Amino acid sequence: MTFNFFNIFTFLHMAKQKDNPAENKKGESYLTHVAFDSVVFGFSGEKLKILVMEYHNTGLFALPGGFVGLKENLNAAVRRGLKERTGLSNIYLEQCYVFGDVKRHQPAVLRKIIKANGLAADDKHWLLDRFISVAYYALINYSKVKLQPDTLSDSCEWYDLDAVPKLMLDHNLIVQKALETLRKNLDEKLLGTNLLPLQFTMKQLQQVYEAILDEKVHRTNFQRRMLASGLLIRTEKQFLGKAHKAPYLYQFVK
Amino acid sequence: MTFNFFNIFTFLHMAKQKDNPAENKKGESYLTHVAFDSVVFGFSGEKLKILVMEYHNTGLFALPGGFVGLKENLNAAVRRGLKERTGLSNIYLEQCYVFGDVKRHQPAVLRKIIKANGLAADDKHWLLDRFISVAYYALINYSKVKLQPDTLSDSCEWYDLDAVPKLMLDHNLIVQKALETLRKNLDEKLLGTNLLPLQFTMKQLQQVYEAILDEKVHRTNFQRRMLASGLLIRTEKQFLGKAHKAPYLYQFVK
DNA sequence: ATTTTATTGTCTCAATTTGATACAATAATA
DNA sequence: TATTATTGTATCAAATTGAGACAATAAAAT
Repeated sequence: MTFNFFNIFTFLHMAKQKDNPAENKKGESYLTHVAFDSVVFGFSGEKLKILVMEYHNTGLFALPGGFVGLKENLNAAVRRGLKERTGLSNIYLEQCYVFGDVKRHQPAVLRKIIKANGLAADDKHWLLDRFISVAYYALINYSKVKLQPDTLSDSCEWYDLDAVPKLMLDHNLIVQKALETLRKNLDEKLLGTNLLPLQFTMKQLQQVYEAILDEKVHRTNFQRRMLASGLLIRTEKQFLGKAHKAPYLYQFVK
Repeated sequence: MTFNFFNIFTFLHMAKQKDNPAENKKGESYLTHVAFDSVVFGFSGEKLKILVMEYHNTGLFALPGGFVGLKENLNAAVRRGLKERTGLSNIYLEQCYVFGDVKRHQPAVLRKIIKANGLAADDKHWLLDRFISVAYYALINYSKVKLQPDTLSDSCEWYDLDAVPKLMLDHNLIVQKALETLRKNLDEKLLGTNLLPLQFTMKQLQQVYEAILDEKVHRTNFQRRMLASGLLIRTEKQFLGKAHKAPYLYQFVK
């Protein structure tokens, strides 16, 4: 088994019971009370999707998340986590909100996960402690992703945004907040392009906008606005053998 | 001395050395590794100001901040802190960013503060540990504030935004980020009105905008835009004995 | 009492942006 | 060669914005 400490199960496996700091068997330690969760957006088949993990034998779904190394930048920890899950570096990533309510502390839920994996759920296990979670959203090129299934048998899959299951703790709320933030920031630097391959047609970009905003946009006005932004470079035409005019491919200016 | 645990000095005083959780002599405990800092904006004399604390005998300036009780919501902790400093409840408050870089961990600075106050700065003192800080910005009615000077002799004063001294750690960066966020959000629900008394003239509101954006705005177009928002109620005229037409007073719709 | 001063509130008009539609161009197919 | 399903651009009215004109007015100056 390869070491993958982004995964909470691996982490459970390795964590020794220690008050502070939390330490795994490789001697690596993490900040207590601090966690992060990522809402990873992808775009495929005209739909917006996010990554959701399923914890085995528990029926529990959750966002991919993790913990911060004692000597690790918070943002770096999140990137490390995303790398583990998707294989991608250089992901577009933004903070979104910090969830810090007491009611999100539900040791019973964590205990269920721990037990379902045959681990000792001592009452003093540090993972049963309260955590503040820093939520991020990430925009990735769906087609480049290689989801890495986990050694401890939980899965990590794409779910259509409109078909996300009930997630543990406040994770559905986190998804909501991430989507809100994404919508608010959408026009900054044509954010949506992060969800597409290097080159894309205007129609694809429009579909990304429509998926995120959950509303139709006017085609020609959208095109006018995108071109006027000066952030798109027009490259060659894309011939797909369809019986109509071939669209241009565009790419984001570097 | 009254107990004021928003203040880091008071906290230093009361904190016993304990790994986790940190506990003061009243038996109250706080989350380790988690802190918050507030950029408190006020408006007076046509200028935007923020609250800055000065740590005595150290030459160190800092933003007001604090820690989160074990059974306390993060947002509630920040409000508690603001109440202590300003005497105000119901403050407009927003999260702004989480600062989580390793390089912000500078135990030498904290040690200096601790020593300057005649406290034991044991190497294992929990305050010398690394903290993630959740930054907030607050908008308050300057005239309503009663700054509460602290029993442990640090001060808390207003500084013009363009004359903020060098602050400890990354606090100047936090101010920058808060200002950016404020600018981005300024138009939502006439945010600026939170910096003014219940009733205000259009000119005052304009000055708030100009102070925040650091640029002049066109008077009549500004007025048109504000009135068109439908969020302002016009009340009586304000007679200040000046040799010109008296302006109307407005207030934000509730 | 009348004029002056400094500001306020409203109006106007051109410039720009936006919304909606028309229409020509064009790959591949029939 | 005509047809089909787009795509890219142009057009025009409607709405918004930028800049300035101007009348109203509260108090001071004359």
